Amino acid sequence: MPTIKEVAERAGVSVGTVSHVITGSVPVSDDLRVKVQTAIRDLDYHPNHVARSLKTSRTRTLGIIVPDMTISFFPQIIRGAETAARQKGYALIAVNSTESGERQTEVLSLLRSQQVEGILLVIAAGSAPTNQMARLIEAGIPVVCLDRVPDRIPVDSVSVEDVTAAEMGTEHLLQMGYRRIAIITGPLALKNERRRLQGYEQSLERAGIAPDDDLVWQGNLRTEDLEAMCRERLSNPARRPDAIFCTNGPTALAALRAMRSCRMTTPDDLGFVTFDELTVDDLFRPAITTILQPAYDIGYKASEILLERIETGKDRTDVRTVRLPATLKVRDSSRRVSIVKLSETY
Amino acid sequence: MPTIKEVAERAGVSVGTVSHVITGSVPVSDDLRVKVQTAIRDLDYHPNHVARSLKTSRTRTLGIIVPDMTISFFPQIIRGAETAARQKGYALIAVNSTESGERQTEVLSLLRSQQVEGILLVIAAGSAPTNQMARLIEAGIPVVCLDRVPDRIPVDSVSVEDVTAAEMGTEHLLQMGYRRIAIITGPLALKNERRRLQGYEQSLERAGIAPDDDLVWQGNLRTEDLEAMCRERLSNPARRPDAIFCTNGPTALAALRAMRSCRMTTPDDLGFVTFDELTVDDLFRPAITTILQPAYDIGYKASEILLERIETGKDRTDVRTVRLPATLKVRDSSRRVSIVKLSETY
DNA sequence: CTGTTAGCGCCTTCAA
DNA sequence: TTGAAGGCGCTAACAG
Repeated sequence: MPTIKEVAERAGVSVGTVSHVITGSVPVSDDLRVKVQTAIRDLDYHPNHVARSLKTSRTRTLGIIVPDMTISFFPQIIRGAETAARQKGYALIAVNSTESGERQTEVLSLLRSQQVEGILLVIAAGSAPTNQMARLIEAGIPVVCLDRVPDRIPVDSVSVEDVTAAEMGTEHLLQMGYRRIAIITGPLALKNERRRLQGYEQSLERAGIAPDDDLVWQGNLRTEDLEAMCRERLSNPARRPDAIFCTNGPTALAALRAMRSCRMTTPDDLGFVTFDELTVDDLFRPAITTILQPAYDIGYKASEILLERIETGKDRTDVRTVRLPATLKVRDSSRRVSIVKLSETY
Repeated sequence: MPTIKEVAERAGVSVGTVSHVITGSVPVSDDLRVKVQTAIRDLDYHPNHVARSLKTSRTRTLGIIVPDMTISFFPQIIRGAETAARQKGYALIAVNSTESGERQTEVLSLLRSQQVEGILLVIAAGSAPTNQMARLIEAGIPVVCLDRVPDRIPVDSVSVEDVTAAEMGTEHLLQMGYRRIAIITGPLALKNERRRLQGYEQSLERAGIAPDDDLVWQGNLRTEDLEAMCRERLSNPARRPDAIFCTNGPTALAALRAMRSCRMTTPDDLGFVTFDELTVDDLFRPAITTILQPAYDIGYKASEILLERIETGKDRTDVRTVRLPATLKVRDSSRRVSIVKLSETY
C-alpha cells in the first residue's frame, strides 16, 4: 500500500501539498494539483483512514448493533441508517448482538475501540444495559436507541408509536366482531412490548371488554418456547380465544406454527393480526393483516439524530424521543368468517 | 476517552508496562498487573484500536460487500461470515453496494481506506469489476467472491453448485411431467446465472427435449422490469410454458406477481420451482418448491478461506474454488395437477 | 501557494 | 521485569 510520502515523491512535491490536494483544505496551484492527482492514480493510492483518524480524532464512522440481521425488520433499519449516514459522508458498521447481553457488551466495546463517533442501538432482549449505556454517554459517545427503548435511561430514541399502533390492531379486530382477543407479547422487560400491551388493554377497555389475564400470553423470543406456549394455550377449547394479536414477527410465526399443529387456520378458526410483515407482501396465503412499521424511516431518522448530536455536540439534557406512526394493512386473516361459511368447510 | 498514558499515571507505572499488560506479549509482575487492571477498570479505558492499527498495521477487521441486505439470502451469508471471523478475533464490517457498480467502487475504496485486511465480495450486477479486483489483489488485499463469481479473474470463491442445483430443479419438474419449462434468469453477465442456465439446458437435453429460445427469459434484477417481461410472456396462451424455473429470489417474486395479474396460479396453471426461499418455510400457500442454498455456510466458508489467506499470506497462484451443494425442498408448487382436478376448479 | 514539522495513541525494540 | 523512545501515516499549524 503506497503512502502519502510515496505520492509526494512521485509527484515531486512535499507531503503537505499532497495532503492539501486530498483534503482540499488549502488551495494548490493547478500545475501541482494535476501532478499529485496523476501520482495518486498511478500508484492506486488510497489515503490511510486509520492514520487520518488518529490525527484528527474523527473517524466519520457510525456503528449499529441489531439483535439479528436475519430478521427482515433489521436490515431495513440498517439500510435507512446507512443511507442517512452516507449522505453526510459517514460510514456505517453493522454488527449483530445475537440477542445476547454478553455479546452486546462485546460489540459495544468493539465499536468503542474502533472509535465510532456514535452508536445506533437496538437493545438485546437479554441485556441489562444500564451501566453500559451510561458509561458510553459519559464517555461522550452519543447513542440513539431504536425500536426498543430502555426504561429510566434518558437517551435519544426512535421507534414506532407503539400504543397507537397496538390500539389500531386491536380496534380493527374488535370492529371485525372478535371479542376474545388474545395478545402474544415478547418479554415485557422491553418497554415497547409493554406499550403495545398497554394499547391493547386500552382498546379493550374502551370497548367495554373486561381484561382477562388468560388472554395475555407473555413469551420470550425463542421460537420453540413460543410455539410450545401457543400450542398449550390453544389446546384447551373452552378457554380458546377467537382472535390473536401478536406484538412482533417471531411471535407471530410461532403462533402460526402452533395453529397449524393444532389444525387451526386463520381466519377460519381464529382472527389474526400481527406487528411486522411475515412474508413478501400479499402474494401468499393466508394473507396476514399486519401493522407495518416504517423500518427504513426509523433507521434513517435515528441516523439523522445521531449525526446531529455528533456534529453539534448538543446538550445531553434535551433527550429526543421520536415516535413514527405505523400503518395497518388489512388482509384476509382478520376477515370474520360467518358461522355458515365455517360449517361449510367441514 | 482515557489514553494509555492516563492509565499508566493512575497505576503509577510507565505506558510500556500498561501495554505489556494489555497485549500480554511481555510478562509483568502480579503486583503491577493488578494495579494496571484496576486503573483500566476505574477509568473505563478502551484501547484505541485506531492507534494500535497504525502502529501494527493490523486492523483485525474484514469487510463484506453485498448488493442489498434486505434480500434475505445476504444477511444469512453475513451472519455466517461474522461468526467465522469472530472465532478468529476479527470484526466484520458489512456494507451494501445497492447493486450498483459505482457504489461498489466507492465502498471498496472505503474498505481499503479503513484498512480492512480482507474483503468478502458479492459482486454487484451492474459492475465491471475486473480492474478493481486486480488492483486490490495487487495491493495485497485478499478477496474472496461469494455467490457470484467473476469471469476470467483468478480469485478465491465460494458459491453453490450452480449447475447441479439447476439440474436438480429442472429434473424434478421433468419428473413431475412438465415439458414446456421456461427458465427466468437474472443478467447472464453473471457467471452463476449462466451456470444455472447451463444446468437447465443439460437436463432438458438429457431428457431429449429440444432447446427452445422462446422459453429462456433473461431479465435484469429490477422487479418492475422483470414483472413486465413475465406478464408479456405469459399473455400469449399459444407460447405459454407449463412450468417456470427461476434462478433467483427476486426473479421468482416478479414471476409470481406477473402470474397473479394474469390470473394464473401455481401449481394449477403452472408448475413452479425457484432458487432461494421466498417466504418463511411452508407456513404460507402456495408453498413453493425451492432450491435451498446454504447461505450461512457460504459466508462461513468464505470467511475461513479469507482468514487463511490473511494469516498465512499464502501463494496467490493456487485459487480456491469451493462449491457447496444445494438441496431441493419439494413443496406444492411443483405438484402436477390432473386435468380433471383443474376443470373442477371452474 | 508550498514545504517543514510536531504530534495523534499505541506497540515494540532496546537498554537498564 | 520495567521504562524510555522511535515511529506507523497523516493533518494542521506555521514559516517561508
